[in-house]
Amino acid sequence: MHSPELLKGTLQTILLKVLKDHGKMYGYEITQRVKELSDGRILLTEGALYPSLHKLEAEGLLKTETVMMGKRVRKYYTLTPEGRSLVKERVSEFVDFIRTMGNVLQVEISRQ
Amino acid sequence: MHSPELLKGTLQTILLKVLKDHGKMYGYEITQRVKELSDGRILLTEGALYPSLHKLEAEGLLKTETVMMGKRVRKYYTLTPEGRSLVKERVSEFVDFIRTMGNVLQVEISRQ
DNA sequence: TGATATGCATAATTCACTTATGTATTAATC
DNA sequence: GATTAATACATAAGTGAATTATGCATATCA
Repeated sequence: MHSPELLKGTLQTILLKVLKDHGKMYGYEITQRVKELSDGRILLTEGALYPSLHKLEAEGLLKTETVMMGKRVRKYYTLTPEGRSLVKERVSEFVDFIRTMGNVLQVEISRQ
Repeated sequence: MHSPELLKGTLQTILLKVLKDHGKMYGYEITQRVKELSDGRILLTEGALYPSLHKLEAEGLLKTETVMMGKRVRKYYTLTPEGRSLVKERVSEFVDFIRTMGNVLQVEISRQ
C-alpha cells in the first residue's frame, strides 16, 4: 500500500474511469478490480467507497440497479451520459497534474 | 490551477525535493520557484506552506537560519541529513504511485 | 463451528488543507 | 505623495474527503 495521503482526491476519478472501462459494476466488485489493477497497492475502504458512490449518484453521474443474488443484495452502478463526459475531463486533469508534478519534482515518469 | 484535490498529500514531497534541488531557500522563494516550475499551475498558499515548513523543521528534516535583509526578516531552510535521505523515499513513493494510477486509469503518462 | 470472504451501509473522528486575518517592509504606479 | 502590489512572515478557524469503527447479513471454506 502507498502512502495513503497521495490517494486523496483521486477516488472519484478512479471510480468513474473503472466504471467506464468495465461497464456495470457493483461496489465490492470495484474494490476487487482496483486491487487487481493496482497489483494490491490500492485497497479501497468501504467507508470511502460507498459514500463516494452515493455522492456520484446524487450528482447524476451514476445510476443504480439493485439486484437480489439469492438472498444477498447487489447494487450495480453504471455511468450516466453526464458521468461519461466527466470521465474524460477528470482523467485528462489527472494526466495534466502528473505532468506538472513531473516538472516540479524533476522526475521522468513512464510506465513500468 | 489544477483541481486542488489532487495536490493533497504532495506538499511535503514538493518542499523537500525543491529544497534538495535548489539548496538554501526561504518560504516566499519556494512559492515562486514552484509557481515557475509548474508554469503557474501550482500556487502554494501561505496557510499551507508555513505550517508545513514548521512541521518539517520540528521533525528534524529541515534546519533554519534567520537573516535580516535590511529591516525585513527572511528565514532560510536547508535539508538536514535526515531530510536529505527522506527526499529520495518520498519521490520514489510518488513515482510508484503514479505508475500504479497509470495502470488503474489505463493511461499512458509521459512528459510534455 | 469458526474464520474468512462477500456485500451493503453509516457514524465518529482525523488531519491536511483552504480561507481569513494580522503585521510589516519595499517597490511600483498613478 | 499616496495608493496599490509585491515581498515576507505567522497563526486561527473552518472545511471536507478521507480513515477508523461499527453494524447487519449471507456464503464459503477448513
